[in-house]
Amino acid sequence: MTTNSTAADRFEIGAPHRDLLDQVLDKWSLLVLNELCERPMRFSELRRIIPAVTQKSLTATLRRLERNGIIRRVLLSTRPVAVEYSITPLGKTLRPPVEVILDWAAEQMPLIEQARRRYDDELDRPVAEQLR
Amino acid sequence: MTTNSTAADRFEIGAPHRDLLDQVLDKWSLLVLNELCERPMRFSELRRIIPAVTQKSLTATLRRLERNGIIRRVLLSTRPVAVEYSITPLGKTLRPPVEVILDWAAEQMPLIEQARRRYDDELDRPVAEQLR
DNA sequence: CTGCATCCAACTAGATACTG
DNA sequence: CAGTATCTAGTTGGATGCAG
Repeated sequence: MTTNSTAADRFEIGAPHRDLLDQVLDKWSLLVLNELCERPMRFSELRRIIPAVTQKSLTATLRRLERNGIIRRVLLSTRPVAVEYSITPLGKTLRPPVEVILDWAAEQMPLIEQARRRYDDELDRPVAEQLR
Repeated sequence: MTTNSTAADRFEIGAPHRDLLDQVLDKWSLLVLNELCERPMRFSELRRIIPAVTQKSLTATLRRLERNGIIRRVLLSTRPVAVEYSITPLGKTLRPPVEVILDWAAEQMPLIEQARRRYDDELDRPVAEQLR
């Protein structure tokens, strides 16, 4: 029998969360979320506002967020077709946690960059200690 | 001049954050972080506790976290070599935000799964509305 | 024990062309 | 306008063998 509970347990527990976070906190989702929290938007509006995203990736992102109940997709019967995306109540609950993380990132960024520079500098002189 | 500030601004601002989150909230980092917040650990301990990670990925994760100042790597001069990883003060500040996100995930998971089922079910009968 | 180097399979994402 | 379909280049991650 497996007696260790520290190990696999956490991984089993973490897996669905991991999966969810991957779907909801990925590269473009935060930006889309951000915009749709302001107001509902059309597909082409989102493209204009997030120029770096390709149409393919934006479609994928919107589909994924829609599937997870974070955003809503409404097809407007006009000519030509128009589609409006908007945030759902569930999606709104995601905002505060995301803000917390972003605040952390903003706050610690200086320390992070300092740590990066230090690390990278050390790699530049890997034999330094042998010289003295 | 560019009069719209809603657009590119956020993306410019968001990019470094995005980058940071990718490095720190990725697949294995949360698990490693979780363990090292308990106590310092050796490389092989981490492997044992997180069986699903390969040696390559674990090494990459540890390097990345070390570079960002989240964890510390101490080489113990024993025979054979031993390496101890531990959390840094900066790393500890990452815990609370991560907890917030995980709590959100845990809390909303039922709604998320419900949304997923609904979405998937609708795709199973794409012509349903045409039948009545 | 800890980790680097290499090869390779799988997935990702961009570019492009086409449709209701 | 809002996508789908396809092809392809680049990236990720596992498996394996070797080394300090």
